[in-house]
Parts: sequence; C-alpha cells; structure tokens
Amino acid sequence: MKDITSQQAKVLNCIQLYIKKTGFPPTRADICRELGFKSPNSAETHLRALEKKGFISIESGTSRGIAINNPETSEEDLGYPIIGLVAAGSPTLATENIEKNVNCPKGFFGSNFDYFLRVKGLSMKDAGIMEDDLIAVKKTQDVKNGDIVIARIDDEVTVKYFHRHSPSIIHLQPANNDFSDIEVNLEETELYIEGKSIGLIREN
Amino acid sequence: MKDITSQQAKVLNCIQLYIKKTGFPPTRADICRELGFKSPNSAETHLRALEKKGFISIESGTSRGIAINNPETSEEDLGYPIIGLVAAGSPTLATENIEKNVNCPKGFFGSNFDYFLRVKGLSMKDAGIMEDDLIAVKKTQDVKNGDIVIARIDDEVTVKYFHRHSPSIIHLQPANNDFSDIEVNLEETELYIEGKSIGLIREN
DNA sequence: AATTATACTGAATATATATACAGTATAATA
DNA sequence: TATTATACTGTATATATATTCAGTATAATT
Repeated sequence: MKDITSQQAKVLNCIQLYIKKTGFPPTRADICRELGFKSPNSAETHLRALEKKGFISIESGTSRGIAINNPETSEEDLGYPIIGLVAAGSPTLATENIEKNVNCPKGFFGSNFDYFLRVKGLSMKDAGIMEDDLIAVKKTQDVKNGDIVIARIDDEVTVKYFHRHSPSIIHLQPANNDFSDIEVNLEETELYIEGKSIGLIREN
Repeated sequence: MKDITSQQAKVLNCIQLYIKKTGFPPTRADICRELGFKSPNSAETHLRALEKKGFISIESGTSRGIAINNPETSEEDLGYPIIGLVAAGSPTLATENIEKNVNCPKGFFGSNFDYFLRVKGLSMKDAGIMEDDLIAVKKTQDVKNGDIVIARIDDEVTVKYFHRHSPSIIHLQPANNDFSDIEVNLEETELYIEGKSIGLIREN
C-alpha cells in the first residue's frame, strides 16, 4: 500500500466519519461539502487516488459505492442464520430463507454447528422441544440411534428421533403420543438426513 | 419497539448482510434481487414498516440512505455465569456457585438477563424445560401470572409457573402431572421471587 | 525538459435511485 | 362489517449521483 498524501488522508477520514455518523458512505458532493471543495471532481480524483493506493474500493456506477478496505476487520463473524422449518422443501442457506442472523459465539454448544432451525409443531414436545424453539443444527449424515435428526422425506422436512432398525428400515420417532412413528423403507422411499440437533435455544 | 414480522426480519437481515458484504447499504432494487421481489415497491414498503417500528432509519431522498438503528456495540462480554440450582439455599453470584461463564452476546434473548440457572429435576417438563437445561434468568420481582419464575421458599429454590390467586395466596405450579401445586400463603410463609425465565439453552 | 502525480474549478450528462401512484390479495382487528 | 396492516406486482418520474470532459496550477520524477 503506497503512501497517502495529507489531502487524501483527510478525504479518507471524512469518509470514515461520514459512515460512522450516517451509516452509509458519502457521495462526491457530500465530501465536497464536508471538506469545502467546490467541484465534485475534486472528490472524484481523490477517491480514484485512494482506490489506486488500495485504501478504498469503489463500485463503479453505484451511488455511494465506497467501501473502506480494512484488512483487520475483514474476517468478522456474521453469526449463525436462523432458518424457518418449512413444511415442504429443503431448508437452505439462501438469503430468502434466513429469518435473521444470531451473533452466537463459535463453539457455544460443545461441538460446531451450521445454522439454527425454527421449530414448527409439537411433535418433539416430550423431548423438551417446543414450537418456535431454535434448534442448533450440525449438517452431517453421521447420526446414531437416539439422535435428534432433521430429516427430509419427499421434500418434507421434519425433526424426529433417529432409529435404524435394519440396514434398510429407519424409524423416525416423535416425542409426543399424539404423533405416530414414521417408518421409512430406504428401498422404497428416499430419506435425506439434513443433520442433527446439538443444542437448543428458546426465547420467551 | 414493536414486533417485527418474519418478512420484515428477512429484509432487515438482508440489509445487514449487504452492508457487511459491500460496505454500503442496498438500494430497493438490490433488496428485490436478494429476496426475489419483482417490484421495488415491495422493498420500499418493508423499509417503511421497519422504519416505523424503529429498526432502521431512512434518509429521505438519499440513495442507499438506510441506517440500522441497533449499532450492536456489544463489546466482548465477560459472559454470563452459570449457577447450579441447588436444592437448598439461594442462588447467589458468589464465585463458588458459578459453574462456568458462558460467552453470550448481550441482548441474545430479547430482553436483558443476569445469569443462567442449571435446572435440576423434571418438574417443568411439559413446559419444555428438561434436566440440565440452562434458564436465562432476569432478576426481577415484577412477575405476571403465567410467568416462569425462580422462587425461593425457606431456602429452597424452585422453578415454577407463577399464579397469584388472591393478594396473599400464590400458587407455584409445576408443568408435570407427577408433581403437585405449591400453595403459598404469604401471611404464613416467606416467598422470595429471585427472578423470571426469559429464555433457555440446551446443550446435547 | 518532458512526464507524472497532486489538487483543484466548472459544466454537462447518462443513469442509478427514491418514491409516488395504481392495483390485487390476505389476515388481523375494531 | 369496515378498517388497518401486511405483502406483493407494475409503471412512471423527478432527482440524486457517478463520471466524463475541459481547463488551471504546482510540485515531484524521469
């Protein structure tokens, strides 16, 4: 990264202050107003110089498309996404399925996990899993009998106890007498294990 | 701050992710692209709803003029202590009672809380509170009927539903048929409300 | 001596963007 | 029952904004 001139430093500082104050970067005109320039091109040339020297990035054709290149804070925690347990379809990490992100420290639960799943229904009530609870899901196919798994059968996603009765027969057991076991014959029906529960969070 | 709807939460999350990714807030069109909307007015109305509810600020007439109102200035927390629910005695924050500290961000559950209590027994089983669960406890005497409270009667601490039947009669109800109600006559017995449960964490 | 980078003013313009207006539809609430 | 909030599509437009072009001037390199 090349040397910055004093005027360029003023512009860079102005951008940082502006973002801190408003939450979004300044326009060329904003910089002019802050620093007393009379032409937007003054800001423009300074911005291009700062970009060339690596202090900022400029998204072309984009209003306020200025980003400060901070190598230190680049690897920041986005947190874990909360995904709704949709009746049909696979819970994917696509933006449109993410309810919000939870700033949860890594290794909060003993082992690592990938996302939170918001529970619908009471089929696991007796396991202490209630409606709207958040299950910490570890994406894995390595599940043992008795594990609480997130399983998908024909596009329907469900949370149940996992029990392999024979190489091709798997039982998905609810923890609620009002629900019945789901017996899956792997030779007839496709079963996909999305992962297993390694923890739970409830907000009330 | 009013309740956020699930769609509004998605929009808010989308904005946060966009800022994290690019360094500047999205346009209405950007939000549409991320979430699959086909009209910029979809984003607009969600933004106005989020503004009305206080989650964001919008600078009028300003491109990308979206600022998130929760600066989430959470400095790295010292963490919350986990306190064992001892059969007798008050759960105090003294060092000798602290099982360990959990590095949990402030405001992790909607409201603030003071410590985690490790649950013993199954008296609140039907409320989804299982043995060894961690209850997030907010120290307060301001409890309403139906709240899950941490109560102390004669040095014995217990977690139960709170129900005031008359000014001097309080029922502490378990959520398990194997246990019976505790009726407390405040004129005869001293009852101290340590606080109430505002959340729960389970590690398995 | 000829570039090249810095540091500006001033005007012009294509387009990126916010935002209003006109609809449709459903669920919740008074 | 009427009303409000939510959740969208679709079109239109004033303006906010990036960006180019044309200059002027000084200092630092090559």
